[in-house]
Amino acid sequence: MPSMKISSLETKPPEIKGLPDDPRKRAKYLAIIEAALEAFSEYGYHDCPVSKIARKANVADGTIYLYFANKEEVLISVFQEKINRLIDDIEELMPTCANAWDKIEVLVRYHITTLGNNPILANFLQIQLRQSSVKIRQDIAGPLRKLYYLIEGFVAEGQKAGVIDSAINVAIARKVIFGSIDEVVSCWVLSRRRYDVTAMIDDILYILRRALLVKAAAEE
Amino acid sequence: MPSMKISSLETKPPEIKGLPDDPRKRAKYLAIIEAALEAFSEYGYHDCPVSKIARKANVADGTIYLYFANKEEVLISVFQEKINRLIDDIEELMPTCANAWDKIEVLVRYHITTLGNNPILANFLQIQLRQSSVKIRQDIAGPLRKLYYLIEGFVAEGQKAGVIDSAINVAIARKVIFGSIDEVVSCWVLSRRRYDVTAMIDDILYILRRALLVKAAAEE
Amino acid sequence: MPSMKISSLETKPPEIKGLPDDPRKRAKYLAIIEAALEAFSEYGYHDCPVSKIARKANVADGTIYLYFANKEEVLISVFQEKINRLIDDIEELMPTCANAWDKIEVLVRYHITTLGNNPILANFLQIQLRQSSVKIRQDIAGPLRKLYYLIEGFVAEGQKAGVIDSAINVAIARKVIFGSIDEVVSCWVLSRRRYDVTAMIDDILYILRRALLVKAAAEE
Amino acid sequence: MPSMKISSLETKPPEIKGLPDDPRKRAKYLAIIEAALEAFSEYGYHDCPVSKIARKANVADGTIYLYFANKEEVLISVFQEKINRLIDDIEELMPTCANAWDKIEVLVRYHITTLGNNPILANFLQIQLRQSSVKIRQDIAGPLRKLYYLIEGFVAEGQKAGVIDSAINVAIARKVIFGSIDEVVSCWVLSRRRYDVTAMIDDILYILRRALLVKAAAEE
DNA sequence: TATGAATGAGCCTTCATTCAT
DNA sequence: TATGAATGAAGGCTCATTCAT
Repeated sequence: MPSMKISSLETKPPEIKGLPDDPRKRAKYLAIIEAALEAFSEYGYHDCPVSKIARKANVADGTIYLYFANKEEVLISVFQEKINRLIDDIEELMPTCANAWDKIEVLVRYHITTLGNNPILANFLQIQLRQSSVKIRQDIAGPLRKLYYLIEGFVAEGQKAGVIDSAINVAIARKVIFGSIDEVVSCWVLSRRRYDVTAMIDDILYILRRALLVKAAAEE
Repeated sequence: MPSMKISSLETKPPEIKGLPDDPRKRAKYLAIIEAALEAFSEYGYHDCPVSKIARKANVADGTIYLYFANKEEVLISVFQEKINRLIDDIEELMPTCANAWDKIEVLVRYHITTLGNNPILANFLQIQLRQSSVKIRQDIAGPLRKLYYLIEGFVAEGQKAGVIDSAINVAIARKVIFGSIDEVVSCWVLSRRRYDVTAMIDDILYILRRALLVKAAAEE
Repeated sequence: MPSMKISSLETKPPEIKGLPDDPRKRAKYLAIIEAALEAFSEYGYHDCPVSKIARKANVADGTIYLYFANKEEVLISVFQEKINRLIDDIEELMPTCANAWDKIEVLVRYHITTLGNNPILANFLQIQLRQSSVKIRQDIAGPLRKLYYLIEGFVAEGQKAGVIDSAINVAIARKVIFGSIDEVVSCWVLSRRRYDVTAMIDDILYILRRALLVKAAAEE
Repeated sequence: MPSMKISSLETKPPEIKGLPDDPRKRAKYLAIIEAALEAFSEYGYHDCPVSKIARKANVADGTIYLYFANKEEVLISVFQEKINRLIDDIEELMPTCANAWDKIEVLVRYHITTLGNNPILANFLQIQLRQSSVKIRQDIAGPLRKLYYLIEGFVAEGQKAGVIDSAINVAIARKVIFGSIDEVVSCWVLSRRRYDVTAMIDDILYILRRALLVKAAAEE
C-alpha cells in the first residue's frame, strides 16, 4: 500500500506522443508542427507562448496538448520532422553520386542550399532550437545522430575507396564538416541574411576537399 | 533645465554598467560574474533565477541590479569577461609562434584545452549562452568578432607568407576553423564530457593543416 | 500577411478590454469590478495587490488579466462603470423635474445621497481613485466629462429659461457645483463618516440656490 | 523579561521629526523640503523614489532619514511648510480688508493666484499630495484645518456684521468656498495648465458673492 | 475530439530603509 | 553628521498546463 501511494504521487510518465496513424489527426499534427516552426522561428522558443502556435495552427490552445505532451515535445517534434526530411532528401540524392566525396559534396551543397532557401527553417535550426534546455538538446541528439552517421559513413566509404585520406579520424572529419556547415549557416542567419549563403558553398567545398581528399583524387 | 524635462519624459535608458573602477566594487562585480557563470552553467539561462546568482555570489538579489542593468546584461557581461580573457591569453602566446600556421595551431589548441579543462565555462559558452534571445545573440556578436578577426588575420598572414593556400577564402576558412572547434567542444559537452576533448586536438589539427597549408609547408 | 509582420514587430498594444458580450464572461467581469471596488476602497490603489482583488472576486490572480489589461485598467473600469451608472440614474430622474434648477437640485441630492448611502463607493471615488498616477487621472477625465456636461447643460438651460443668472460663467458654475459636492463628500469620508452627509444637502442647496438663481426664481 | 522582549519586538515609535533649531540643519531640512516638492510634483508621490529627492537636494539618500522619519513624513512636511506659508501670507493681508467679505475675496484671490503662478506647488497640492494613503490624508487634515477655520471665521464674522446671509451654515459655506477653489485649480492643473486660472477669479467671486452676501451688501 | 477559460506558480525588478564607514 | 552600498520584501504580470463543457 505505501508503495502504491508513492507511485501515485510520482509525476506521471512523459507520455510520448508522435505522428498519429489516423490521417485526419495526422494532418492536424503536421499543421501544428508547421505552425510551431513558424512561431518558434518568429519569436524564439522561450518568447513563443503555446497560444501563438495554436493560433497559427488554427486550433485551440488545449488541442496542442492532445498531440504533444508539452511545449518541449513540440519543439523536438518539429526538429525531428525537419531533420528526418532533410536526411531522406539527401539519401535520395545519393544514388546519383559517383563516389564518397561526391556524396559529401552533395550533402553539404544540399544542406546549405535548403536552409539558404528556407530562412524560417534556418532560423529555427540554427538559433531557436538551441535556446532550449540541456534536456532538449539531448533529446535532439538522437535524430541528429542519423545525420552524423550518414556523414561518417561517407567519410569511411571514401577512405575505403582510397579517395579520402585514411589517416583522418572519421568522427573528427564529421565534426569538421558539420561544424563548418553549421557555422556558415549560423553566421548567415545572425547577419539577418544580408547575403546569399549558397554563394559560399564552392569556397567551403574547396577547403573541405583539400582537407579530406587524397592528392590524386583532389587533382582529378 | 529643458534637458531635465526631456530626460524625465524619456523612458530611462538601460543604463549600461561595466567593470567598476573602485576596487571593492570591482571585486563584487567579478564575484557576481563568477557566480553567474556557475549558475547559468548549472541551470541554463532561462531556468536560472537571478536569486540563484545572488545566492552563489553571497549578495542580496537587489545587489545584482547595482552592478548590472538586468539579467541579460549579466549574461552578456559574463561572456565578455570570459571571451576577452581567452583572446588576451591567446594573443600573449602569439610571440612564441614561428609562423601564421603555428598561430592557428596554438589558438586551436589553447581554445580547446581551456574549455576542456574548464567544464563550467565550456558548458556556459557552448550551451547556455545560446539559450538567450536573438537580441542577446547579437550583443554577443561584438566581442566574438574580435576572435573572428584574430583567426582571419592569421589566415591572411599565412597566405601572404605563402604558407596557406592563397586560393582559400579567408572568411570561409575562419568559419571552418571556428566551426570545427565549436562542434568538437559542443559534442563533448553534450556527451556529458564522457571523454577527453584535448585528445582530439591533434586529429583536428591534422585535418585543418591539410585544409589550409600549401603542400610544401604541410610536408615540413 | 504584411499586417502580421508588422504586428509581430510592434510592441503589443495594451489591449483595451471592456464589458464582454458573453453573459457568463460579463458576470465575471462585473464580479471583478465589484471586488476591485471593495478592495481599492479598503486598501487604497497602491496598497492593494491584484491578488486581493482576485481573492475577493473568487478568481485566480491570472484571471484578472483575462478581463483587464493591467491593474490600472481595473481601476479605470471600476470608475467608468460606477460613474456611468450614476449618470444614467441621474438622467432617468430628469423627466420628473419642473425646470433646470430642479434638475441641478436633483443631481446634487442624488449624488450626495448615493455616496452617503454607499460608503465604499464614496471612499473609492473621493479618495482611492485619486491615489493613481496623473496618467490615470487623465483617463478618468473622459467619463467624468459626461457628468460635467450634464451639469453645464442644466446651468445653460436655466439661463435660457431665465431661472439662472445669465451673468454667471457656465463652466465656473459647474466647478462651484461639482467642487462643493466633492468637498462635502470628501470631508465626510475623511471624517470616517462620523456624521450623516445627506443631512447637509439642504444647506448646500440653499447656498447654491442663492449663488445661481435669479431673484424672482429664488423667492418662489 | 518577556514584556521587555515584546516591547523590543514592537515596531519602534514613528519618531516625529520637524524643523530643526540649528540653523545649518535648518537649511538642509528646507532644502530637502524644496527638493521633495519638485520631485513629487514631477514624478508623483508613488513614482518618486527617495533617491530622486536626495539627488535634487544634493544629499545622500540616507541623509533624508536624518531629517525625516520616512518618505511619508517628507510628504507631510512639504505640505505643512507650504500650507502654513500660504496661511501666514493670507493672514498678513487681512488688515487691509474693509470687511469679512473682503477677507474672503482676498483669500480666494490670493490662493488661486499663488497656485496659478506656481505650477509646481499647484501640481503638488492638487494632485500628488492626494496620491498618498488614507493615513497621510488624515495627517494632512491637521494643518489644513487651520485654513478651514480661517475661512469659517470670515464667514461667521460676515454674518455677525450683517454682510453675509445669517441663514447660511458656516461649515457648508467653507466647503463651498474651498471646494470651488479646489475644483478650479485641479481642473486647471489636469488640463496641463493650458489656460490662465487667475482669469477665472472674478467669475468665481461673482458666484460666491451671490451665494453669500446679503442683498444690501451685494448691491454695494 | 476540441475548446478556451481558468489556474497559480514563479520571476524579474524596484525601492524604502538600514548601517558600516 | 553624512554617505551610499547593500538589503530583501513585495508585487505585477506571464504563460504552460488543465479540465469542464
